[in-house]
Amino acid sequence: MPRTEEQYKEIREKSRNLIIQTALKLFGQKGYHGTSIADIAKAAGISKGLAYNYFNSKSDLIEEVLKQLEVEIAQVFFGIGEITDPYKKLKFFIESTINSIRDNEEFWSLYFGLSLQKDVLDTSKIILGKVIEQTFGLLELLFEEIGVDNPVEEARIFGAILDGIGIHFIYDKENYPLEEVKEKLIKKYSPEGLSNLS
Amino acid sequence: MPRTEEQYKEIREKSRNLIIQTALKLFGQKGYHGTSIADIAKAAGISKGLAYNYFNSKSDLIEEVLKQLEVEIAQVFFGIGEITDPYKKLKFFIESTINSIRDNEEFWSLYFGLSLQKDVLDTSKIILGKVIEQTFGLLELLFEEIGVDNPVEEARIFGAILDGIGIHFIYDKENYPLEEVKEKLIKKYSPEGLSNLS
Amino acid sequence: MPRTEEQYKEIREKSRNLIIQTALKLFGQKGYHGTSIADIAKAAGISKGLAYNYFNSKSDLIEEVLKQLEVEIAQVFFGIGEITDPYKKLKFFIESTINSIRDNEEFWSLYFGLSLQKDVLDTSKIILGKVIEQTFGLLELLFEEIGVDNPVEEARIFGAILDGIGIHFIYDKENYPLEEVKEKLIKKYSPEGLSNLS
Amino acid sequence: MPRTEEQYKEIREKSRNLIIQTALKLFGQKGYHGTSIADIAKAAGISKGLAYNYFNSKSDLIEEVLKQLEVEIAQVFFGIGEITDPYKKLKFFIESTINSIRDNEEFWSLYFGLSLQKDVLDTSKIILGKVIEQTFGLLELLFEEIGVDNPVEEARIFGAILDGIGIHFIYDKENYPLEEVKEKLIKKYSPEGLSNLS
DNA sequence: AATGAATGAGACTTCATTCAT
DNA sequence: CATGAATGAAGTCTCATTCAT
Repeated sequence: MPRTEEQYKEIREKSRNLIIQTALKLFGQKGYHGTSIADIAKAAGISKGLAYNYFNSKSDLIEEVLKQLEVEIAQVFFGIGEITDPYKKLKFFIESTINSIRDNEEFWSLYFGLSLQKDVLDTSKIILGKVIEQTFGLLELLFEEIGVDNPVEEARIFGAILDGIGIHFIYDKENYPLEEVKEKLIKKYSPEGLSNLS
Repeated sequence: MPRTEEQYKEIREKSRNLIIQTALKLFGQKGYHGTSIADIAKAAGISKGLAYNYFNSKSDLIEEVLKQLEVEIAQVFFGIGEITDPYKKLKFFIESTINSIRDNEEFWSLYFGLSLQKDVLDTSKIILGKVIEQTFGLLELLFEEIGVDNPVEEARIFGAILDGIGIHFIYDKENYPLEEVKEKLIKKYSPEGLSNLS
Repeated sequence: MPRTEEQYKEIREKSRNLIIQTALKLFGQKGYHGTSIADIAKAAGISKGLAYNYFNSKSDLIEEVLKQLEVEIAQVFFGIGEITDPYKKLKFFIESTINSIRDNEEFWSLYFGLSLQKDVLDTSKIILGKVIEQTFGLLELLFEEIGVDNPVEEARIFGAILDGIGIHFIYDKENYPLEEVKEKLIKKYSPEGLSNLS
Repeated sequence: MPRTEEQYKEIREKSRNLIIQTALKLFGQKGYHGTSIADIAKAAGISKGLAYNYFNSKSDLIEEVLKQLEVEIAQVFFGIGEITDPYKKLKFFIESTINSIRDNEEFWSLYFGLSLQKDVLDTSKIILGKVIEQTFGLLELLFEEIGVDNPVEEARIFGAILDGIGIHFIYDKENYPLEEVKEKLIKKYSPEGLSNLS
């Protein structure tokens, strides 16, 4: 007697997620080209064949991983809409991003790694491009609202700080003073810190 | 008429450099795993066999590329020792780094790419680690000298900005307002800009 | 309410035939190696597992398909025994074969394809060999009865024509003048056409 | 010191031909899907990798095999242009084809096999189509010149005979009376044999 | 009787590396 | 010093087959 449709769906969902999460981790650690399907299968405790039962190809797999990544990036911004004070928004943004970097290292490692491997996949370019564009747009409006002199450049610098912190933390997370840097950054972008930028 | 010892040495040196420079370029563009020895040989206009005449293996080659990279990074700092004013040192540092990013894109692309792919090579970890450590050491001293509140964190943020700008520029160099950001950054780290950080 | 023994048998028979017919069609269209069990299951609207419930292996399946093919080939000859006039037998043979080619393209495609791929299966060799042997035996007797000079060679040529027409028709059935060729052939093997062969 | 360009070319030519000839043989014996690159490499006494040094893919390889096949088919017709008498042309055609079938079995096996495997390759369709079209065109003109009633159908039947003989011979070459059939066929298509077809 | 998730052997293909010349 | 033919290990992917339900 076969399993019910429900049961099959559940099994598929579970295996699929296992593969995506494992792939996310390994792609983040070793890069796309540096990770084989065999690596992923082994780490996930499944056969190579099963990975192909769920994804047509390695590039298909990373596309799905990227979609997942997009969803998780959205989490960073979740809740910012309800804040009205632009300074509080900045603070929220800093905390949210740095906490995410701390808690989802592999995820950010993949994000940065793919940013730099232009030829891996068109999809990566598209998805990452969308995220980056949105983020800078948001930041520009924020700095405009605050009233700094050069909101565009200010947004670029702010974004650079967060991504720079990200790669430095990933590079050597044992020794990186993430919490201290976060606090310092919050201070820097507090009303007092920004007072001489207007 | 056989060549003299001198001539052979010259030829070796020239070929060796050609291979290293070509490898640097391609590793930067397509990543370590994405670049084959055949690619490098073809781009350098030599045979695969010759590459193995100069380097024992692909990982040997990237080690040499990394040493070269170390040398070139040192260029960024070249001359900073003669500056005494810490603010001028900062300015110099900003200009020197950003100009280098603008002029040696592939080089920085390789630098960032390897930073994030931990498993590629132990050597990369060691060489890059040394560079990063030195740089942060220098920056901490600088901010201490200037007399900011938290020199360690300030150095981290400053370093993050420059590396963050680097990856953003590499990601989309056509649209990145590099010069404007540079100017803004110089202002931010001028005596006036830093006055409220003490 | 459990099914009766009878009902089970009926279901089994029906499923079994469905699989064989589907396999016949697909093997004929895409060849033995070019058709997967998954293809057959999908086309038949059943699961892969069920196919293995009825056949132990893919080669088991094609063996059964071949037995079916043998049965269907016998259809071509069905009724010829009741004809006494050898010329009418020849005419019947031509019409029956060419009509079958026209109506059962995939079937003949499989027949010819397997004839040529010796290594696919021993069974195919055996079954097809039996059919071919029988046919040539029948034809030799026929031409002997008619009284041609070289009945053996005449039979070979006659058989070659029909199989040659078969592969040409399968190769390009849109443009093949099958009916015209059939009529011409009937004329050629009518008493008048054969008169100068004695 | 490297080999001269000439020497390399010679080596390449030799290996390339070895691979093509071996592939022709095996594709003919076991079909395209039934033959692996490993099979070919083993039969040719080379490594799998080397096959990919000469051909980008398995389908590339069969394309080259087909081009070779086209050249060899042209051999069958070679010299027919110098014959003026249409009956002699027919005789030449029969002899030439049947001798070729006898001497180049694998070659014809591949030809027939590919005719029936429609989905193997577009190129196969194109090349074989061209050959078939040309041949039937030639035959129609020939039968027209001879003055038979239905030259188109006559040409189809004539072509069917030769291809039919081909597949029957390939199917069981030990027992096939090829020479006798050839003689019989020549007689059939001699002026006397054809006299009642006008 | 029936399902489809899971496996693993084997196919195609790439590429670092060797080596005769 | 220089070449590129040749190898073989490893990677991507397919598919016949098994099995828990």
